[in-house]
Amino acid sequence: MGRSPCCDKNGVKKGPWTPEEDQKLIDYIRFHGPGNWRILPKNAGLQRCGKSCRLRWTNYLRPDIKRGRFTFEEEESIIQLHSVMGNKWSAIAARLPGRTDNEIKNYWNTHIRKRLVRSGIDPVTHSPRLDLLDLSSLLAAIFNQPNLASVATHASSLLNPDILRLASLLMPPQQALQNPNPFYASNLDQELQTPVTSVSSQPQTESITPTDNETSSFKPVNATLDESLPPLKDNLDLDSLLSTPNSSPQQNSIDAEANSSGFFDFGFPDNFIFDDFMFT
DNA sequence: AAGCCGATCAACCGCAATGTT
DNA sequence: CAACATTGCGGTTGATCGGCT
Repeated sequence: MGRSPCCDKNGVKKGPWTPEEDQKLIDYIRFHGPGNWRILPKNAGLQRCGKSCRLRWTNYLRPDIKRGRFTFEEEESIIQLHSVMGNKWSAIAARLPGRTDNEIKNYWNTHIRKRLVRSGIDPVTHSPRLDLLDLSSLLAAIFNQPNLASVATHASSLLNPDILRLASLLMPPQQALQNPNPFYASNLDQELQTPVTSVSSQPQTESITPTDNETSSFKPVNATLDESLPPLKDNLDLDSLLSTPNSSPQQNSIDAEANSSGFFDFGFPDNFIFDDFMFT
């Protein structure tokens, strides 16, 4: 079968738009309105694919687009929404008036993602990167030990107990029980037993959409946290931002704190090369 | 001054979802 | 209901720019 191309490849211009092309597109849409992108370029006198016209309009020429730098509030909103929705850029954009999915996606990849990593937060799971905690100490231990078994023995004393307790609180009980990491199961003392934050590339929506059974197990953990964590900022309207049925307000409040107040900012040195530890 | 390199972002591509006939 | 057309989405690419050597 095969699908027909979205446009005739011959005679169709690609690459950056010229001001003249922009004006033609704007004029046409002002008069006829957007839509029917396939015939639009022909009628508007543009040597462009309809898809290219649609993209140019929705991402750049639309009059309601807010250009310029993202504000702090917008950035925090993006982090919040991404923690719930994952890479659903269009859904995120729908909740940020004047911003396009493309713009948000770019901003995430070039700014926010790096910022989170620098703060010790996994940009995929939005959880603290416990595997990076006190990494320098761990590395030092490795260099000082003759074999890996002895490194494992020393690891429990090297990791910050307070951080491990915090991680235990954040971990859904079911996941904690499964404890996929035999390293911890065999070597950490009972009280501090906590798996390293999983380096998962699963879509975020999977992990934040608990089944009926899982939902009940989430509540006590987060309720405990809510008591110990300061309230959210008043100007962060999470209800309006996160009205998705699958979202978990408790989880969001944790993320809000983690991201907006430096709660999980473990202060890695500036010269530490985080990207070496990033999964792609 | 020239070359290199990383950051940024507009634009493209392929696929999925949705609409229409 | 199937086939096809159109639109929307997310990942990726590549042009451009500024800083550094």
